[in-house]
Amino acid sequence: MTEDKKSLNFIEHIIEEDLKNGMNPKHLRFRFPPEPNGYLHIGHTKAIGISFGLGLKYNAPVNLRFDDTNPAKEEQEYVDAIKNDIAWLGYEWDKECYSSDYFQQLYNWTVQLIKKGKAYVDSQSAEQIAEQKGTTTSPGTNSPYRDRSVDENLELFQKMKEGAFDEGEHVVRAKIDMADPNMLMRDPLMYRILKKSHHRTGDDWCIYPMYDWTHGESDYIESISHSLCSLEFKPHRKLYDWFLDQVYEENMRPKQREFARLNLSYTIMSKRKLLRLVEEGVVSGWDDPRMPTISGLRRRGYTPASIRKFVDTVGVAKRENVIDVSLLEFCVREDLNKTAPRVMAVLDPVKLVITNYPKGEEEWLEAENNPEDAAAGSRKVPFSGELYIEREDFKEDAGRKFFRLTLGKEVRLKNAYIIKGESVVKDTDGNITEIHCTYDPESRSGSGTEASKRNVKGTLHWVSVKHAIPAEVRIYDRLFRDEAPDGHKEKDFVEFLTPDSLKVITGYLEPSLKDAKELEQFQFQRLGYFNVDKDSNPSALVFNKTVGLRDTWAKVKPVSGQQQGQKPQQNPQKEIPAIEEVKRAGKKYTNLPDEKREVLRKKIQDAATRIDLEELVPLYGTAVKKVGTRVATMIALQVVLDSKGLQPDQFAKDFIGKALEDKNELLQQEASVLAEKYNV
RNA sequence: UGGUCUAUGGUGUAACUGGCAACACGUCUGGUUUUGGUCCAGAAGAGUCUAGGUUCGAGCCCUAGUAGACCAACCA
Repeated sequence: MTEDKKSLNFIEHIIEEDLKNGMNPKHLRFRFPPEPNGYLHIGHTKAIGISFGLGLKYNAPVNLRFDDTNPAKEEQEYVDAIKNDIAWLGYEWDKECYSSDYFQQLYNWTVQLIKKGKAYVDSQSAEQIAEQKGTTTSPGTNSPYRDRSVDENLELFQKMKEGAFDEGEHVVRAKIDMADPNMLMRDPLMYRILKKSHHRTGDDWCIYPMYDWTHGESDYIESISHSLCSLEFKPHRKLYDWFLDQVYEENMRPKQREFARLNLSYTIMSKRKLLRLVEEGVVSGWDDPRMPTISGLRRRGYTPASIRKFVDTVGVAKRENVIDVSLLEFCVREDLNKTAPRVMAVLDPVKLVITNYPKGEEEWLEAENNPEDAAAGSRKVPFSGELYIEREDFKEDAGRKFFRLTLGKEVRLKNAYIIKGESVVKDTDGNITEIHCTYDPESRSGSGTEASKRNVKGTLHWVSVKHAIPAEVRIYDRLFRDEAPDGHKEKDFVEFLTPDSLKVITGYLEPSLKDAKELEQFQFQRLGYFNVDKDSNPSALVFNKTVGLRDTWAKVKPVSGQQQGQKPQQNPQKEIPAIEEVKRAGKKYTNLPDEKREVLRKKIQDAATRIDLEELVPLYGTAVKKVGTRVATMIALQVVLDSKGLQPDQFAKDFIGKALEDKNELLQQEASVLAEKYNV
């Protein structure tokens, strides 16, 4: 057991409770049961992390079980990919199991159930059965075949197994209660006929058990103590237990418990939808670095440690959640910061000429590989009179807050000299083609001279023109520009795709990178973390941008589309109270009765008179599930637009549009007022 | 209009059998720094969906609301 003092999650509480009540810790056993019908994604890592994490914590075995009861959708290819992904994440499973290994046992148990009058063969069509199911508010009706004799059932079941019938002719159902408020208890299907080859059992079977009839019994066979799954299986628990009651003798009785699945903002998790992205060519494949699949994350440069850390940080509870991608990004940065060697690369080059540097000369300067890791050592980097620096690192007219290169000012070139901007060369269109500067020969890094220790405000990365090696660099943006792309009832998720989520550029790298191998990771200093893509080869290097560095400077810069040189936003602190009021009122708005809402509404409106249009922007995206905040924001938006005679900007329009098709009526109402007035 | 589950700072998760609401991400300050990174120090931000009840004391227990999620596939 681990020493860590971290508080327990609710599943651990349950286990501790069981242990306290006399359960032998040696009987603890878990399982991760994927269906081999697709690739694992970041959502699965939560389930993986929970079960395997528990295994580690309690020193208990964890089985990897492929839930392969539907040969129509499952393939060996997926089995292999899943095993590969789990192993890559760093988890070790005890036994590799397959539900299909239990087909015979399940068959035998079904015969038993039939004999006890707990199961029967139904010979109706799927439609008829569905009709008799009733609805959530009205009970179902019994099938006319419900009271078939045991002998007849046995004979039919036998023939089903032998292949005497076509698909759909008969099914086996459990005889429970067609009036149960839980729809799953209304005589659920146990078997259907499927004349398909199975990736493991081949043509041995033509009847296949359904999930509910398989899962609990598989847990039972494997002596699983705690069977953990996501929340949507909660209603299945009653049936899980009912089936278990029918076969239970005296071994370990597994317990199903449910936790909320992981949702990530700005992405989708549904296998079906991910498949569509692949099939429609939106991405290059399941392992496209923009995909939330494990293989995609791996190719993108995410490390196993970073993903495990993420899962751990995210926690386990029963509440619906939306985790912000920034947390995932934090986890990779944290890991890579400690391990990735630093190198210099210029991705948007402009030529820098050092006019007083001896013509034709070059020197190899010492550069530290990783300031976080003394053992990482150092390397040599070539320096010369012609360099590339980032276009963004020079400005002719710069404000006080710009501490990069400008005319007449000094900056340090990382690992090299202090330079001073002298003049620029422009083409006929006024674009800068060269920057001329002078250097201080005394200031070489590490030379020990007075000048080498001088402190200047800015430090730039660079690469020698003559020595630079060009490489393809792939820069990724999030795949969707909406926080919850599949959370819209009336809009297809593909409408929210980011137009240019992949940008391919040519970057210039320091020569030490020429032998970089697939999946190797680096920090391009001041730019971010990058890794070598599988498309890379020694004569044509290809890098992926994993994630940028944390960048507080970027936020001060004007938003694209706005004019340059605008003064940075005022300290937002001062304006917060009004915004805060809107937020607070919104939090409770939707939960309250009408009379009380009016009071809140007034408050929101008062506060809104003190708010500017742009200040509302951050509220547009707040928490997909907090409808109240969005309603309040909408009310505030009305006031802001009306009282100041403004037109909605693009952000506001998007927000209104989104609200219009929201299923919350309050939000819809407020939005339609605005939509009409400003015809959005 | 049935059943089940859920509700804690912007986000996620804690708070042991009721006892001053904590941690992480994010945000903002300041310091260090040859990466506007890292690191260090600090700050702001919730009084726990609402109303009532039990109690000396409620985020936790009870009742009633409200809001959100899930449930009617021969999918898992």
